[in-house]
Amino acid sequence: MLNRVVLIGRLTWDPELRYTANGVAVTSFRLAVERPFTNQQGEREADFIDIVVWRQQAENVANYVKKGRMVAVEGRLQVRNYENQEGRKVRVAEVVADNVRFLPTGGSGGQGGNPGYEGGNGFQNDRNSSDDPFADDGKPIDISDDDLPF
Amino acid sequence: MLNRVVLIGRLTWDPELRYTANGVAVTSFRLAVERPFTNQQGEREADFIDIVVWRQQAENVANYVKKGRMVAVEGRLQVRNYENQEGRKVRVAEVVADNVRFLPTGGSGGQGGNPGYEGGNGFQNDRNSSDDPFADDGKPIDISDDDLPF
Amino acid sequence: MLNRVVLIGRLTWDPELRYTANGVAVTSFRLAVERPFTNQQGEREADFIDIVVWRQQAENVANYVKKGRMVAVEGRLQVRNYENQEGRKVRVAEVVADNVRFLPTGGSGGQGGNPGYEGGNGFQNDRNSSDDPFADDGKPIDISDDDLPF
Amino acid sequence: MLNRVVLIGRLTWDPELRYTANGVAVTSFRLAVERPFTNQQGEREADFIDIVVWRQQAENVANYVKKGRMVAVEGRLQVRNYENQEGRKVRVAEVVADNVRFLPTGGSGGQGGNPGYEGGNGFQNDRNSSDDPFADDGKPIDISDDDLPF
DNA sequence: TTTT
DNA sequence: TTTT
Repeated sequence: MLNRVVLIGRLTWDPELRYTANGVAVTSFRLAVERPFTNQQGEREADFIDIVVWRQQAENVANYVKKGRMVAVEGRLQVRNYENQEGRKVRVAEVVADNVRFLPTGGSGGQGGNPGYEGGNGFQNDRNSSDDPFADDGKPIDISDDDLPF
Repeated sequence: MLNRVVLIGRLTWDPELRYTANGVAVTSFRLAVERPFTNQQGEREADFIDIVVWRQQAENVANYVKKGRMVAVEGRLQVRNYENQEGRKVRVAEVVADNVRFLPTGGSGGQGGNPGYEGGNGFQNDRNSSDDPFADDGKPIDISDDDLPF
Repeated sequence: MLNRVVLIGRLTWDPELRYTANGVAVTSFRLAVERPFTNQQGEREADFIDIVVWRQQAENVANYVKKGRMVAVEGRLQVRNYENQEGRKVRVAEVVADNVRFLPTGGSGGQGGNPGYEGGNGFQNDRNSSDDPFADDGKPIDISDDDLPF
Repeated sequence: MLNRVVLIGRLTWDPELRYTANGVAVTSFRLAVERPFTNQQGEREADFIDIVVWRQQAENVANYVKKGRMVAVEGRLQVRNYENQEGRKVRVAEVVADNVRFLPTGGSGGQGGNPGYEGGNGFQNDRNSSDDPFADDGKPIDISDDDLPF
């Protein structure tokens, strides 16, 4: 009915480009997606999620992305059941991506790092219009705690 | 009933940290989110989307993020109606974020760039197991075109 | 860069189908999306969010959906700036839908209501396989609190 | 880093409520989520996705939802690796839900059905204001094809 | 007002 | 095993 997945993570190895018998490109890779919390040992774990992408984007991923690169993936969660060579039933869950965006990997940026674009722009005070509930007038702002979302 | 927004974009100016009368931190900023297509002049436009974030994350954003930085935002789309000083009804749409992740800005990274991350999770060889339909055995793969998602 | 919105709500009025000068169908409607929390008066408020949908789905929505119907919407959040007749700059935020699913409206279902499909199926104990960490064996289950997600 | 899943589907059987050794409620169920396209035989298939939900919502789901009921699920995709009794490595993918909404099941609703909701929000006439590009004035609308999103 |  |  509705099935939407959005992930940001890093490739755990280089993507693998294959072709179906009919010549359709399909690339698969695995993404390490850090969990939002730490475990009881205080370590941050990750989920290792398999991604499949088809056609033109399959080629793009295979050509431009390598192990360690950070990407954003949009797609749907697919669960396939099949029997392996030993006759054993196997369930495979993977995200069929319809959109893979390549993100900068790190180096300079990073939390608390240097912005990469610093200068002022002379427009920061324009928000001071009468329509703006966040206008900076030096007084405690007029946001009631009713606005608190949780 | 259900209201979920996920965005990746860059701050169009430095975030603004304020406090409610009760001392609750609230930071607002605007995100430039590039559209997935180009316009008729072949230019890539952006949507400029207002974000609001509360409490601890408000402090974090204000302290660590600056104009030009890339972030991922998760939240809900909120539409507020109010009357401004001129007695005019104004509708304001903004994303109330419950999660703001700081992304690397660029610099070193970039397409095909150097990784900066060395995975290692103890399960990397799983994909060569007999259960794996994507195992790389040098032969044309066994994916029928029935698997084509669209 | 990435812009994804998922909403479930009810139409506040009948959808409006229009055509561009070139004959492309476009339907707009407004969705009431209940907030996940109640306000200080204990009332549940809603966000009223404008949706735009194009082409075939525009026709479908206009033909099959009416005020009060519940729908799920997937799309991207778009912010347009324009000048109105009075020369006043106006910002409009709307969700450009690429997927609108029609949901059952209510009547029977509803929270705590009667399921609409009740009978057993004779397979409920099949999960009792040795691979299943949730197998029901009558003893306290073997899930350590390490698995607690938050 | 970021991990968000949104699903709408129907329970394939009644949910199973368990308790950890520490008395924390955890409910698991499987969702049938129809794919957006039909296969080569013209049939609509589904993905069968496992959901886990904790604490208060675990109790709610167990108490109010049964096989066949439609729900909306928000959460994150988790992949766990463990060894089963036979010493075989098993990968399990499931959605850890932080939000499960109960949807009407069908019955009365259905396409073009009767509403069951009578809006009324005090802003319904806003759309006829001069600021509204979709105001219905009986003339061909002023939407250039530049606005076409794809 | 508007990011890279 | 499999929802409508």
